[in-house]
Amino acid sequence: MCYGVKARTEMSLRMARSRGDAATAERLRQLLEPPEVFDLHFANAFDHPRLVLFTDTAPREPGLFTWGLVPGWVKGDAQRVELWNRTLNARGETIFDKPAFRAAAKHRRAIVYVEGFYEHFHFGKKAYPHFIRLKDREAFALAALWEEWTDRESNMLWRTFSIVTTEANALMRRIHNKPGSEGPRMPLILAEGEEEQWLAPLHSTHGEAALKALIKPFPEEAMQAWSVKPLLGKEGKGNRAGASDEFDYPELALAGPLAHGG
DNA sequence: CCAGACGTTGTT
DNA sequence: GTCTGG
DNA sequence: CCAGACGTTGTT
DNA sequence: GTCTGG
Repeated sequence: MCYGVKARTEMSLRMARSRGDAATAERLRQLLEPPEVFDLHFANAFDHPRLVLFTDTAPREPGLFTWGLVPGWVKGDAQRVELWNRTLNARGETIFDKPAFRAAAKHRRAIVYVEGFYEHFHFGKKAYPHFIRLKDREAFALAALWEEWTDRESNMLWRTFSIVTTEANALMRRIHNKPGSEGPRMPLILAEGEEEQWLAPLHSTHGEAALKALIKPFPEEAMQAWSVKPLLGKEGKGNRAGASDEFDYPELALAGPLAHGG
């Protein structure tokens, strides 16, 4: 789930200014110089982009983290490579139980602002990429977990993260309809009022229960989706401006309406 | 007890 | 580090 | 989507 | 050829 996200430098800077202050935004701008963030970041076994995260330990100090969480108990670099393809996402239902995520779920939560994300709609044996966003918010927060891990051999520090997922709502079930796949998922989208709750220390709230209450599908009526050009391959639009531009596939008219207001 | 896993999703 | 499976 | 397996018995 | 794993 979450084939890719749109998280542009410009939008990250804007969120840094709104959450933090001018100095924080300036530090972030220097971190991102030259701007290296485009319209689409892939999340798959071959691609581990760095994105801007706001963490619980420094909610006003955004940092760059690599997608694919590396737990603290990882023994060496080979194990890191083996594991992090499989920790791009964390199932919200089990983050407090799984050895890979438990510590992060308790003490290292974060949010990442995106303008939307990408999924494939399957119709007539073909896959049609779609862009999904919120109708009335230019950028919104996805719930994440983060870790820091140091490779003892190279002394290299890895700051990594995983995007939390939850059950898909009706819109996401219609889009993310890969035949044979079971239990469709969507990223955990936080409403504006939920962002600080997700970042708050456990002891300051009603503990795990308060966090678990946030782990639920986002209301579908607040979301919209449209089809976009192929993201990969010869005609691929990935990691370039315009990846999220609407592109109409005539044959999809037969599939019926997919999205609200898309 | 020790060895081995530790995880999720999907189409270049 | 901690849990699971053999 | 592509790459690679595609099988069985059985324990130092 | 078809299924599985990545």
